[in-house]
Amino acid sequence: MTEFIETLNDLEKERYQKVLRLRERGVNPYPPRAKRTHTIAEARESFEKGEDPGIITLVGRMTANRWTGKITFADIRDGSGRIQLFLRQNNLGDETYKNFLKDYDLGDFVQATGTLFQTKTGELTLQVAELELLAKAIAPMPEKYHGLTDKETRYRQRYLDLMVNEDVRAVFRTRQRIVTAMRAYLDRKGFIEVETPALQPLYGGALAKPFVTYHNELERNLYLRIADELYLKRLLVGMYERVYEISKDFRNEGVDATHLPEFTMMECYQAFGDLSDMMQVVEDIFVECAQAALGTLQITYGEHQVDLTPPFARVAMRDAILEKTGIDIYVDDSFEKLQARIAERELSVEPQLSWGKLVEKLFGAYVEPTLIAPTFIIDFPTDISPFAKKKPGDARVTERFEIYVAGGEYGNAFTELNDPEDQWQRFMEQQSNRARGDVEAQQMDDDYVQALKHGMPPTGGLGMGIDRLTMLLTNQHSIRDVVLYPQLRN
RNA sequence: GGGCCGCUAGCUCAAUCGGCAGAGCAACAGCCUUUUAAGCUGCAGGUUCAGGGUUCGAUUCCCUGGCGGCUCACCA
Repeated sequence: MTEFIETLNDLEKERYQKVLRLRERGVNPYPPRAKRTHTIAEARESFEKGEDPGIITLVGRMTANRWTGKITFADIRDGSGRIQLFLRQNNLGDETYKNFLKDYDLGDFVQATGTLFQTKTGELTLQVAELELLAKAIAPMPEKYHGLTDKETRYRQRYLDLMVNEDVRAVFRTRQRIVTAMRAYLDRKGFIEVETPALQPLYGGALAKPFVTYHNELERNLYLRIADELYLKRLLVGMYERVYEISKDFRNEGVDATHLPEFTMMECYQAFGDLSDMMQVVEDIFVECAQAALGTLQITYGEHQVDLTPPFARVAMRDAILEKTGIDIYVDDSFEKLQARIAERELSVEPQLSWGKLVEKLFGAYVEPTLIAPTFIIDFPTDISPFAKKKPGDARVTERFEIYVAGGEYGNAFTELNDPEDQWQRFMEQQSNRARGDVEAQQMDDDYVQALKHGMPPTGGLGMGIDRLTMLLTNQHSIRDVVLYPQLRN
């Protein structure tokens, strides 16, 4: 039988001896409760207002220690901030003070009771009359000056990253403010938050490869959702007018600075709305979230200064591509013609399966990186937009937009396709794409077509990537830095 | 998936044209009653990612693998 102590490294063993010593003295190194009277921020605020809060009890993790013989200055931090403790042998008593020096370490959670004062350098400090251990740290904290910088350790042991890197904690607090602001906006606009299946018998609503799992009792494969879209739109058939969901979606694809296998998406649908209503929602959400996160619409993302003040520009995909490449996709409006034109110009576009996919590639390579100011790109090819209504008078493209900022995409919206026959035909086309090797093609969803046969009102729908939006508003350039526990290899 | 770079003490980093692996912080033993990355004295701490190869000798050079980062391609 392995003893716990055998699992510890030398530094941890050293500290574990302190746990044993504390217990011998009758001190519980892990007492069940704290008796905090103020957070550190509350104590500071109270003092700064000129009130003397008197005898208070603060708690926190000890993160620095400066001892000078019979006095010690120690820093503690709680979730609200940092404060300095002043510990003096005369005040605490010889025994307590010596035990403090001997058995307390950086990283320990402590509880200190005393009164606030300012040192001669003016720093607000708690003069400690009573000190108790709240939780003994056996493992040492990362180095106090450089902190923790190794990315692998930061992601694998996020608690250490959060413990010592306050800016990282700030990013995740901002992320939550963004989500809260988005939710508050949608709630205010009458959207009802709903929950739809993460395990789906058919996957759909986006073009992506799924994760497959198996249900033993049902004896069938299930897919982790790649999107919520088709379930949410069924709710509009069921007479809800405005619904939304903020959820994890799962896509079995590459991992890089902007992609993880699970990510967070907001999707909302508005009956009797259309593409222009969704543009309004996007503009509002950018404003509300930027204000919540930063308090301003003037943001910095890497080298870019971006003004998020609406209205955002609207540019047809055809015009954007024409401007950047000289190719008019409405002239070269078939797969063969466009492919020939791309070859003739020696543009670097990977082989594709359709006109729409070629258009998308051209756009991604030559236009997307140039879209710095917020821009709605409209009129997407129909064959890459199987759930969007065709543009009246031009079946080649759909009533769809994507919103681009700082060279990246942040949302995707349609006037939703509600004609069951057209939707059925789109599914059939996707089936033939699948037969030609398009592994991301949609599966036929008979029940969804059945739902449309019962009538879905004209609808505007929108999806926005929460991780991407958080990256933009926190000036982070890797999705791993806005996701608490990003997937890594084992 | 391709290319490039990296992996050394708990943390942050050195070093070696291939020759005893060493600093700071943290720890440990001390000194020090107003410190701010406190200071000072002393002491300890290593499977140099793993395995193989070349060599008298490999942390260093080579190969394979693992993990991470960046980047290109694809997807949000």
